[in-house]
Amino acid sequence: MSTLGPGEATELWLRWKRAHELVRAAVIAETTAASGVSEPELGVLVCLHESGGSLRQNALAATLGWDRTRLSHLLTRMADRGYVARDKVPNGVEVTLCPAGRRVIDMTLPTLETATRCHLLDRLGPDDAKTLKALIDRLLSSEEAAAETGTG
Amino acid sequence: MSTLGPGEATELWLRWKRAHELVRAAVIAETTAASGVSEPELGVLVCLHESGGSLRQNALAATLGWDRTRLSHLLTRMADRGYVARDKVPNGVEVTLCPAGRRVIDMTLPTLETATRCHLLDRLGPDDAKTLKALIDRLLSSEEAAAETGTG
DNA sequence: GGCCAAGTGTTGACATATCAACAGTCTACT
DNA sequence: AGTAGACTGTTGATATGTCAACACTTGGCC
Repeated sequence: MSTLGPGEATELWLRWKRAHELVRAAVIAETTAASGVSEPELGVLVCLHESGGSLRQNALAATLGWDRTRLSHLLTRMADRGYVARDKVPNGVEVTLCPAGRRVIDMTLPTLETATRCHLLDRLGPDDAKTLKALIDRLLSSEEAAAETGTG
Repeated sequence: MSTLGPGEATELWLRWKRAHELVRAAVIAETTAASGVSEPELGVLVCLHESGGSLRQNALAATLGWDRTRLSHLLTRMADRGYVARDKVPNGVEVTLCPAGRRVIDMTLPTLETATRCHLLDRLGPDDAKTLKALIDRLLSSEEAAAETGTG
């Protein structure tokens, strides 16, 4: 029993999408200008970087929450440009960050950090930032729980 | 001066994207199953519906936060399928919801409402829902203010 | 060995988004 | 009138994402 009237969930949904899109567009504009790579590409590079430089393709897809196909196509393009390398290993493929990819990360992570603060955190109060963090944690954990029990 | 350490904004950014994606995927799966139209298409239909059934193409693009080109291509496909109609009016084009589009709206809005509650609101407490609303409002208003002053 | 099922990744056809260039239509100014 | 500039929308080339079908490997089982 919530405090929302009819149609309010839909309204909230639309506003949430819009807020996310606005922030996202602003952040991406900066990171793309700084790095020359698109948001999905940067996502792959960051993910590899945070995992120590290499990751199974399967794990990469799971971490990003992507389809195998999408990742495969994107990695093909990124490998062509020298950002990553693919090596066959037992039971899968290992994706590794190449020097060019590392360079992009080094150039872009500071920009991403700044842009996130500017377009997301600084537009909220410090307390709101904590609140947002808590909300996100709750959503993530509950979604994961739902996925495990097959509710999603 | 926030309470976050180095890299934490980036971390928050990644988690936010992921949480949004998880919820979005779950909601879209239901609405698409119920309506047969994709999320962007449904967005257009909802927007028209909330505006009384018709809207200038320009206003539609602004409301959705989209590029003109993207909307133009999408409307062409939707008009081909009979969801909307385009009429030339002084200084622009008016987009109108057609019967088929109305039918989709009627079938899908309840699903969207339910899915949003299920995958977003019910995973937060009632208080969190209010908090989320407040956060979204703040982001939207501050982004709009930034856009007006050219800060974005 | 031979077989089947699950897991992993690729491929090609198709849908959709993005980008740059174009065309039309107002408005203001001379 | 005539022209320049802003606004609105379209078009076609290209990039990216999605879907279904295929190949390859692994492990269990008879």
